[in-house]
Amino acid sequence: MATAPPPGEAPAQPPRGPRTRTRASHSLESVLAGAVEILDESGAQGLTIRALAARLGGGVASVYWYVSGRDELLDLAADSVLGGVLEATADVGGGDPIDDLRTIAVAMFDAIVDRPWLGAYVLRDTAIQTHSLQLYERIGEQVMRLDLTPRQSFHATSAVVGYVIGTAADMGQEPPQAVVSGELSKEHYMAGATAQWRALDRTRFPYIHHIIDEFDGHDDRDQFVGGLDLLLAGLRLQAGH
Amino acid sequence: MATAPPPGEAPAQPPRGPRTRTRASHSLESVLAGAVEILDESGAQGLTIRALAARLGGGVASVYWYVSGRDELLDLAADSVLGGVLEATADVGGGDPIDDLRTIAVAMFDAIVDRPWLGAYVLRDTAIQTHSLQLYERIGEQVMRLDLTPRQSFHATSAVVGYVIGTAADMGQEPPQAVVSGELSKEHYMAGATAQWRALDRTRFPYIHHIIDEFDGHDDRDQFVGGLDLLLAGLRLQAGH
DNA sequence: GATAGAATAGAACAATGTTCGATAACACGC
DNA sequence: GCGTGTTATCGAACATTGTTCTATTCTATC
Repeated sequence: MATAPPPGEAPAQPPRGPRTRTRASHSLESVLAGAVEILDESGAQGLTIRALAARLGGGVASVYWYVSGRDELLDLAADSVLGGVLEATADVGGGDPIDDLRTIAVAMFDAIVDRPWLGAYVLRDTAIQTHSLQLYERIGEQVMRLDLTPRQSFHATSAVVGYVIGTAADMGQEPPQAVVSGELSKEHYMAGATAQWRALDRTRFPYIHHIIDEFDGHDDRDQFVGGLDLLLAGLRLQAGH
Repeated sequence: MATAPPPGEAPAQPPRGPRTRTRASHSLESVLAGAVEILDESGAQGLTIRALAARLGGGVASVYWYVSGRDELLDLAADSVLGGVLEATADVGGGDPIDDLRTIAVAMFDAIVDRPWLGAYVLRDTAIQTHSLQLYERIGEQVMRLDLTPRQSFHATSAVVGYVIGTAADMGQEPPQAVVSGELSKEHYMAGATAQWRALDRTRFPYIHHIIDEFDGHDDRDQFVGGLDLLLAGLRLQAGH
């Protein structure tokens, strides 16, 4: 993702689709908006071309006029969400570089964590996902202000992006069908999880028991920021603060 | 993943499948081995029940005797790979905690990065994926030796796991169909990627141009370790080294 | 008003996950 | 040895899904 390259094809793709449309705009957006709605409601598994077409009140083939297939649909849907992050962080960049980095990272986290489907599709193809690339650029720019070597900057930026995506995708894990369908509450689901951990053998799993009370009822966001601050502390150290 | 809980169901699942078989062992392993082979060769998309059945020289329904469905098959296949990591790091734990942490993290990275399919399925359901849980435990145990508070330990462990999975999944991104099918070499693909980045506007993408030479021909492993060391440096700082 | 392209729609196709019922292999009590 | 119930296998059948094809409607432009 962070380091995932654009496709090997030519930069421009004028032959197919109206993504390079010149006049009638408007409907690619509605397709993507509909896709995001379905994804938020039912997860990646729920996004079928037919379900999307039904929501849009049209036929299945119409969808294919705007995207080349389901994969591209998911890529573009993911990218459209990241566009929101881009807007929300548009004015970041004036303060302490590390603080700005944290601000952007948290904004990105917030966008991903409530969208379990996002993690797998963020930063997949930076030629299509222009917002992803811009976000990567924006994070990199904050790192640049730390006056590290290009190599260090590259590693640090990738580390931040990798951490954000990994942790968010982790926490926003697509829940089992029973939960997403609503027949099992998230709370009961989590309660069953911790109960299962507590039942583990104490001598074989000392760490699990060491942190189980923290895990129980923990806040994902706190956990995320806690880890992020470790990473940023290391970065600040490298930069000679 | 790191924080992903076990399922909300009952701990034991004796009713279904021979996963709790008492005598004739041997075939769940072969099913999983076959699945991993296909996954390594053709990616997650290539793993169809029919392809697996064909490789095993049997019918499709036989597969369903060992796993409840494709999802569980992927979970178990992922977990079986992590079993290898568990073995490879069995004797880690005697040296400097941070160094041991790095050793385990790198071993985990190595296992994931060459298996693009793995990232999405690692640590999904720790009730089924017993190796994943053990690995999480093992990482946590190293962190425990730093004498942090339970809360700090929890955050640090999750951060390491999140970073490893996020970065590895990122770098091991499932490549486009053209690459996996072999009709386009990985080198050409990457070359096209960097060329596209170089073509970006210099004023709008200063960071990209700042690091493009590093990105070009970079080594994924170096990049991973570079970021990991930032995280570990922050952790060492918190622990009062 | 005619024509070319944009855009839509539904039917049809191929692939896939999954289930069902039947059948074989096997272990064990008599 | 024989019957019986469990373990395991198999192929056919079904429902769903991604995708393509062809025909049709709409719209702008001359």
